[in-house]
Amino acid sequence: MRVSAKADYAVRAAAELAAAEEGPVKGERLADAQDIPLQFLEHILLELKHAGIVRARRGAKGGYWLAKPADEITIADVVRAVEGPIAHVQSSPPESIEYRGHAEHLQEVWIAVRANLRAVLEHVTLADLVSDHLPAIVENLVSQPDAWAAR
Amino acid sequence: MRVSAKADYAVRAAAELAAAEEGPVKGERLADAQDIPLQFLEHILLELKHAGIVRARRGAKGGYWLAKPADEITIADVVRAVEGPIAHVQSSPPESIEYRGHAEHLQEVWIAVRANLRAVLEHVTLADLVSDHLPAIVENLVSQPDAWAAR
DNA sequence: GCGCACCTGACTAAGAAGGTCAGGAAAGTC
DNA sequence: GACTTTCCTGACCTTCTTAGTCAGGTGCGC
Repeated sequence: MRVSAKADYAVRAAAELAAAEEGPVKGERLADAQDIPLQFLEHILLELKHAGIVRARRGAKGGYWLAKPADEITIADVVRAVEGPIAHVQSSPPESIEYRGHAEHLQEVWIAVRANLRAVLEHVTLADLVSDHLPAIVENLVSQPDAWAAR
Repeated sequence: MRVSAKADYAVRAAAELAAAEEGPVKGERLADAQDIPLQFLEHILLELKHAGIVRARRGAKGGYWLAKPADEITIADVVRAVEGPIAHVQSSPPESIEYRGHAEHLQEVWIAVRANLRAVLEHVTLADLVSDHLPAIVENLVSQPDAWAAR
């Protein structure tokens, strides 16, 4: 139930790209801006490219840019590109697991968990992230003081 | 963003205990009922015991039982007992991470993710799980057909 | 005191996480 | 066309986690 460094890095780099005005941004600049090891970031950007989220050009004046408008890319897209499906149980998607005995309804619980994860991740776009206004669903969740308490 | 085998096993074993009428249940019976390797399960039960979720007695007529009524133990309690804090980012709690540059609002997104995870896991008790009636929040999420779609 | 069932630490094999290294290949510049 | 720049790619590495197994120890009840 944790977010890997890789996924965190990927979203942060994508946010920098979303905020960049025009023109390709060098990997090095992204690495500097977000304090990410350059060579590791390059691997991540390659995965984002294969997933069709960013595009790139080599050589002088080269760099990376978003393949689509920032308001058409969600955080879920970015996370899935580097981590694979969100919310697997024992490496299988929850809808394909069969529970026995008194654990029968556990499947529905995991399905609900996944749905609630998606409710956030699929509704925040990169454009939202770099603006000063996150979607209402996030604002609501964040405004509960309870949400900030460790546990 | 995945649920480990251990956490899944722990919840399933706890569900069996919640459903058991009176008296200690042997580890072997739990292992059989939920198809969990016995020796692995014993380690898990030990952790649940240390967390104060189950109690145990050795010897003939020994076994495990819940330390509290089933409606006072949530799935979150069980998962945390074996996996530690739910929803960490890069091994740190989201409220303690500082983001720079254009990723500034990412913290709020992770906080919202965690809040939504908790909204499910902290509201489903073991009693709910073994009954035929999950809490309304879960029923609502599960009833959206979208929730069952792979992605 | 004997068997039953939990308790506990040590161990292990495989995989993932989080990188680093070394070189290749395209794009632009002089 | 040589040279620089920047992305592209595979190989490698170290540490940690996962998902167990093994071997015994310890307390409880009869």
